Amino acid sequence: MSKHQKEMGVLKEHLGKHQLKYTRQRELILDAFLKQEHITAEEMYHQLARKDPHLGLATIYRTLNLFCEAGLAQARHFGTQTQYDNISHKGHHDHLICTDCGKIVEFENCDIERLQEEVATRNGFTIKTHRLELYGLCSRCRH
Amino acid sequence: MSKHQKEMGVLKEHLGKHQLKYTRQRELILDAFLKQEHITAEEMYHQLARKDPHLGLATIYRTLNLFCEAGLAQARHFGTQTQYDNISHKGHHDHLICTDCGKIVEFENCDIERLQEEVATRNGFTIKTHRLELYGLCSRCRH
DNA sequence: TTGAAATTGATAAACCGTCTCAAAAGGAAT
DNA sequence: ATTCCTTTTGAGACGGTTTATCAATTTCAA
Repeated sequence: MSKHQKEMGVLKEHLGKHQLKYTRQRELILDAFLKQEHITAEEMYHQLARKDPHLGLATIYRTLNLFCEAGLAQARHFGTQTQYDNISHKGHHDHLICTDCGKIVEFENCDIERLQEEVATRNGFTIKTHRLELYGLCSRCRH
Repeated sequence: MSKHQKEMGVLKEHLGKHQLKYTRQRELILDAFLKQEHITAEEMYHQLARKDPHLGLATIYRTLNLFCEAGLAQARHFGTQTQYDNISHKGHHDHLICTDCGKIVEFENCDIERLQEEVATRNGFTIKTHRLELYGLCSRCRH
C-alpha cells in the first residue's frame, strides 16, 4: 500500500471528475514523484527504468502534466528543461534562482505570504496557489 | 537620433570593451527592445520584419543575449519560451490571475519587494529580476 | 465478459534556440 | 576613399526537449 494516501486521493478525485482512468503507470509515477522536491521528466524516466523498463518518456510527460492539472505539481522552466515541482507534500516552495549557474535555493517566508493574502483580498481574489521566483546571481557567480 | 541615449551608451561601452562592433542591426534591435517591458525573440522578429524584412532570427537571439551580457536585459524562461526583460524599465508589476475566467490584475507591492531583497541577501543572492504570480478565484468566479 | 473510451509505448514531428559558414559590413590605418 | 583584417550577418542545418500520432492495450462500468 502506498505511503501517499492523501495525494493519491487528490489524483483519484481529479481522474473521476474528468473521466480519466487510474492506471498502473500513473500510480508508479505519482509514487516516484512525491519522493522528490522537484524533478525533470528525463530524470524520472531514468529513475523508473529499473522498475518498468518499458515505461515511455511520453507517458511521463503526459502524467506530470496531468499532475499539474490536478494541483499536485507545478511546472517551472529553467534553462532548456522543465522542472516539475512537488507542491502537494510540502506545500508551495519559492525559489531563488541563479541565472548564471542554475543553482536553486528554496525558501519560505511567512511575511511575504501574508502580504500576498492582503493584496489578493484587496482585489477580491481568493488565492489557491502562487509562484514566486527571484532571479539573480548567487554569491559565487557574482564574482 | 535615438531616444535611448543612456542605454545606447551602455551598449557602446560594452562593445568597445570587447572589440565588438556597432551595427545597424544592433541599434535597431536595441531601440525596439527598450520600448518593451519584456519580449521574446520571436515577437521581436515579427515586430521588426516590417522595418527590415531580412533581419534574421538568429541575429535577434544573438543580440538579445548580447544585451544580457551588457547588463541591459535579463533572460527569463516563461512557458516554453525565453522572455528578455528590459531591466532599465522600472515599473515592474506582479500578477493576480483568476484560474477560472483568466482575468489578470497587475499590482505592485513595495513591502513584498523589500522582503524579497531580505531573503536574497540572507542567501547571498543579488536579485536582478523576479516573478510573482498569485493564482486563485476572482470575486465573480468565487460564487 | 463485453465493449466503449481512455491510455500506453514507440516514434515522428514540432518547437526553440544555437551553430555553421560564406558573404557582407565595420573600422582603423593608410 | 582604399585596403585589410576582424566581426557580424542571414540562411539554413542542427540538437535537445516536449508534444502529436496511432495502433495495440488496458481500464472500468454495464
